[in-house]
Amino acid sequence: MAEPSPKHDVFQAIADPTRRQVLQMLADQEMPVTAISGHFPISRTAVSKHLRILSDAGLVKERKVGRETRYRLDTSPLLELKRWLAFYERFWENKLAALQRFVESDDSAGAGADAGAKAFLALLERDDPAER
Amino acid sequence: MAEPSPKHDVFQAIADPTRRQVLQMLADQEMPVTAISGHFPISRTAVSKHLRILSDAGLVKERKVGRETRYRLDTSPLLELKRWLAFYERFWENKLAALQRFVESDDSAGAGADAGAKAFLALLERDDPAER
DNA sequence: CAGATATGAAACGTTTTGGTTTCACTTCGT
DNA sequence: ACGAAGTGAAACCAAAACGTTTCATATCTG
Repeated sequence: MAEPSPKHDVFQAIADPTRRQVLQMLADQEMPVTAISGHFPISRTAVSKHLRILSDAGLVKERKVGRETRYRLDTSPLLELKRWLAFYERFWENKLAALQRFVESDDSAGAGADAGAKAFLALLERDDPAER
Repeated sequence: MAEPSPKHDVFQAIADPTRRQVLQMLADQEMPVTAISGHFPISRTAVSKHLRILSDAGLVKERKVGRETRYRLDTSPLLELKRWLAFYERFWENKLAALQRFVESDDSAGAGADAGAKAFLALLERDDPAER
């Protein structure tokens, strides 16, 4: 019942590179169709159809303002993707362990270079409790 | 040069439900084509083509053993997906805002319980500057 | 009101996709 | 050696995906 009858699911919606770009554009700000399509080599109508698909997947919400329709990002459907991904994260453990050993080895000379890796590891660990 | 010329990328590979099921099956064990296709209503050849696509995306590795080809999961390409997803996590503001309010309210009695949450928030904030 | 702007819907065309059936090749077991 | 088992490649098909052009409609703006 709670299902919004997703004619297009998230996996399918993000499969197309153009749609991923659209999502990225909408990350910063709400935008009408024409403004969006201005950034692509394809027609406005084509972009409109991509937006429809994103909308079907729930990744985008629309709001009519006068004669224009403004689209904004809604990331909540990405939760499903995150959960799907989480299942496979337990298979990364070998790699993670290796990376962790490297990061934590105090003999690593360049200290600054590790920041990213450390943040990355922390991030992964933070996510883990959701699954398993 | 480093690019493995991904004729099919990860996003595309996981877009199909059948392929996601195949991945899930391979999570537990290495399997030959026939064994895999036994779990699907489609032909063995069809499954074989799905495996090809997964292989193109790097999600599956194959190993010939006698007359059979055993496929096994390789999750490393999912890292790209994870990174893509991570970008959008900062938009899960509702959850973050709620957590932040909770953490910053000084009337919270149990001080110890906040440690994890604080680290969590700090981590997120530190990640932000990457984009924008 | 009249023209410009913003957009979705419809009709249509081309390419991909997901599937099938058939065929050829290699390897295993007797 | 010979038939069975395990696969991939090829040819073919229907449906979906992605794009375009054209048309209709609603809303601003002067």
